[in-house]
Amino acid sequence: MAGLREKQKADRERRILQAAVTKFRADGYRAARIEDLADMAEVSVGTVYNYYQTKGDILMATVAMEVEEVLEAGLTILADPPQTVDDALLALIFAYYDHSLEYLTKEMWRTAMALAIEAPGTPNGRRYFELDQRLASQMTDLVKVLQNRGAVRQDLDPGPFGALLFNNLNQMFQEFVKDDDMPLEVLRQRVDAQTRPLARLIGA
Amino acid sequence: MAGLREKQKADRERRILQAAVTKFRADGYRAARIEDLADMAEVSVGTVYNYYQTKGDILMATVAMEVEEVLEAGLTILADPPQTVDDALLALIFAYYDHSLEYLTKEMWRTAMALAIEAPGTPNGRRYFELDQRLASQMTDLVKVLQNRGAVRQDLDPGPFGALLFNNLNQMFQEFVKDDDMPLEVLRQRVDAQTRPLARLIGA
DNA sequence: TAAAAAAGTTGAAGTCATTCATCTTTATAG
DNA sequence: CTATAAAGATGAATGACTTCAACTTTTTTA
Repeated sequence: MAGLREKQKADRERRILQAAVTKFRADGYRAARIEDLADMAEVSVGTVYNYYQTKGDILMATVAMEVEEVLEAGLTILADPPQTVDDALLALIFAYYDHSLEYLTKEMWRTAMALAIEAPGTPNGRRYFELDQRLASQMTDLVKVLQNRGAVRQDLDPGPFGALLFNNLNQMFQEFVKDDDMPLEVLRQRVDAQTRPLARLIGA
Repeated sequence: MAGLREKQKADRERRILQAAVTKFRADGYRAARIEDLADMAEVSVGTVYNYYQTKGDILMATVAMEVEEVLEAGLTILADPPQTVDDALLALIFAYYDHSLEYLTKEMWRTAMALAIEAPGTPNGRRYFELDQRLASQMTDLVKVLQNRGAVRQDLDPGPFGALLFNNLNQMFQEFVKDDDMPLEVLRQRVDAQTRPLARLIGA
């Protein structure tokens, strides 16, 4: 498996992704041209396209890394959520928010979101959708945990309610990345104001 | 004011927008080339750009028309909302959904949404954002009406709650336009399942 | 009405993502 | 080791949005 060809391939792919993350963060996704990435990775433009189908593909590889970390952080919260319903929900939401800008800039998030909406049927669009679905499921799982614990009314259906919570946090995150000047703290405060009253309403 | 030049300008702008709406609906936004619109409107490519800054600009003019109608429909509901909280909220939401595909196709909606996310600082992005804000305000207004009527708990803050409802219906609409095969009925059912339990919780 | 100014139109050129026929490099067979 | 086949790299060509310097048309001035 480790012939010369294999090694060279792996190395080229690594160099291209490395160049992309660097350039995207430095120059912005839009401003970074494929030719620039190719130059930095010391390959030709055509070669970039042998490894990634489109420019958006390269971005999506980064998004996937980021969201995997976010899901990890969520698992930690799920393992031992805070006692009260509001604190528990907000702990998960803030865990998401706090791990969202490790690899991606706001501009990169915007582009990824735009890609996912504009071309939902492409591999990229589907991939983004799946990541979203996993986050929504995790939110539903938290509601279930709280329900099993007896902290949430038994007559609440966790599926639709988890989806609603996720839709709200997702839309608020979208507003956050749309405004380069909005600090994370403002996002947290707004979502706090939306989520706490709701949490009290569903308490057992 | 009605010199020859003025008349010709108005006529050209009308022809371009007309050509755009026709072509976008017939061929799809992406597939319709500026050159095609120019040909149909009997002007040159450059002239199209004298009237609209970008291709997205032309689309946004259509979106604005559509949303104005949606807001009109919303006003009708606000004037005399159904008696129960759940019916009232869903009446407004469904009024929005039912008036959303008059001028725009799902593909056109996707593109407009993508534009608004990707370039929030541009005139187009801001324009889309403002339309969204007006819809969210209308939802908050409905909650206030229901509260004044005594149908909703007095201790609920209508602002954050209205925003949450809007975020959810907006995100669900986004899912709807992302799936060309999803019928309106499915969207309605899902949002119904999310909204009714919530409505009962906030009842006075 | 004729000349000058202002406004607007035009389409070829520029830019950048993406494709593809050709060429080079690596692996395999005899 | 040579020859053949397979895999992969290459960059010029393509296509679509957008720009801009030159050209027309309309309006104003005298």
